[in-house]
Amino acid sequence: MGEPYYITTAISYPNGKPHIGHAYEAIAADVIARFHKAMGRDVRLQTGTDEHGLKMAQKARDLDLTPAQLSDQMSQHFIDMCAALNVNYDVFLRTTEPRHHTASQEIWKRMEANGDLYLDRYEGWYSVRDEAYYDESELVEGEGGSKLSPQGTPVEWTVEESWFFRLSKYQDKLLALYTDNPDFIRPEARRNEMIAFVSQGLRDLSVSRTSFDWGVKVPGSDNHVMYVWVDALTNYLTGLGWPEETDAFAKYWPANLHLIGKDIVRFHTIYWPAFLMSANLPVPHQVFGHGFLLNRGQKESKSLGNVTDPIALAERFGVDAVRYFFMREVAFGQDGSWSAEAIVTRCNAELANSYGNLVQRVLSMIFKNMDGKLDTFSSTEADDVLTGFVRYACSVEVTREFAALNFSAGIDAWMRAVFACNAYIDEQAPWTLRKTDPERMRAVLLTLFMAIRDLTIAIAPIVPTAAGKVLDQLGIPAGERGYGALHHAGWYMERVATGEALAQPVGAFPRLELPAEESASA
RNA sequence: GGCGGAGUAGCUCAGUCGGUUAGAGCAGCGGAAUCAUAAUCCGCGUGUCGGGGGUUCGAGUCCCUCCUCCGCUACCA
Repeated sequence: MGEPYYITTAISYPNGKPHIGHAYEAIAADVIARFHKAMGRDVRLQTGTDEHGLKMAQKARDLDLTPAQLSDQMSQHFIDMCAALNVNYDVFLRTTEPRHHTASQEIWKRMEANGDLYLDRYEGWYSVRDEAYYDESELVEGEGGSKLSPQGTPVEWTVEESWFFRLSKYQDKLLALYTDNPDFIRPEARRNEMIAFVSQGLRDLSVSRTSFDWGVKVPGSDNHVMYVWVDALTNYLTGLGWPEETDAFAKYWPANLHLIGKDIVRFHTIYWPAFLMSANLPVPHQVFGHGFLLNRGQKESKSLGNVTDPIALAERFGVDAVRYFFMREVAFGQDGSWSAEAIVTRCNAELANSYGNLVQRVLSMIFKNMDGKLDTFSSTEADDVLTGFVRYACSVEVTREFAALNFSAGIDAWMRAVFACNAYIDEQAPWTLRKTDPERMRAVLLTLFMAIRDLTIAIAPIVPTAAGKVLDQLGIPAGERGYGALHHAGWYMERVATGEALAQPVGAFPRLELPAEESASA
């Protein structure tokens, strides 16, 4: 097995069905996981649901369910979403699992043993809806002089006993962490924000609540449940079997990458490493805050009525098309905009027309004019130039960019290689060579066969199903589909040696249709 | 208010340490080809590089200033 690689998504709060943002994050995480697997690493991908908190308890009451029943129901939607999007996780963690309570209580005990937890009183303006306290100065005036949180939710003066975490103690350690590990927070803009935030001083953090009981009980204080973030962040450890001394924990912790949305960077890059340092555990290597997906430039919201069901989106355009679009169109780390037309345009131009059609026309010609037979051939300089160009793009540029999470740049390099193949095929015109120089035609088509194999391996993490179909048709064995195989010079002769002929090709990247109502509203 | 990011072709964006006529894709126009998923290939850009000023032999790139948008954060009344 290769070097371990542990990647996590944020766990989703399942008080509603999954939205496009959940889908985006899950897809990106899956692409990263598949990429590293294809690079030969021993990958573990974890996702899940964060099921505690007052909002879940209240929603359950409204629906006349127990919180546990609601959790079961809602987390299933997220499991279904992963299945629909071809997100191949190793662990789907639910924070209501008993082992997660054990883990959360254990990290609590360790923070306490380190002298970082103390009991005090918390007084302030509390928003039930936000589950957060606000400073008087943060409040805004509502109708009739009522006080509202910055989010516009009602607040009330609340006094409760609360456990506090000595976050203030970790200011210097956190800054040192950021300085010593420049890649700990990414992208750069988020890093700057967090450095600024920590630099101005940290206040101790209230880490327990007494106003509701749907959560993890605080050890020794049964009337307290843990603040959602203590509980939620711990999921990354729970999934490895911690606090048991498991092989998984030894192998995969600290995580290589916590992939999260830009809105929760603070929790993951300030609170979480502080908790871990307090519990005397290593901190993760990197936290990446991705951007949001905007629907025609607008945030999706219930009030705008533009909320998209990602499962329906995948059903309409195909999982691979949606995955390709998100990774291709959006500069990873920045916000991106999508629309049905944009998906159709992008996928048709690149996946169907440029690449899919290339595969189809080449395999079809090999099938029709060579009985699908693969064999040795002598290449010319033009062939070698193409082979070299494609090989470099796939094995060097794509992998370099994907490794750096620059997916659109990696796909861009891939597209240039696809364009090169199309230019080559036109220049060589095998359909003419068929009559004038069949031997030369063979060389051209077999050169393209090799190029297509490289291209398909390179793009497979993004569009795994369709790429798999193509590789099946090429007759590439399962063990020869990683990036390492691109450096395996003998692959073609091994493939020839199987004697297996190509069958009539079946398209793997169909053109998409723009639904009528979409084009009308465009 | 402070810090950070962004402002480049109709659209989406690249432009590394400042260095020849500022690039790509999409869209548009013209042509070629007919193997293929009506797909492909070739050619075609008079862009105030947000405005202004400055440094320099030379600035999209560095400095100052202003405008607009976004993020984080602080504060006032």
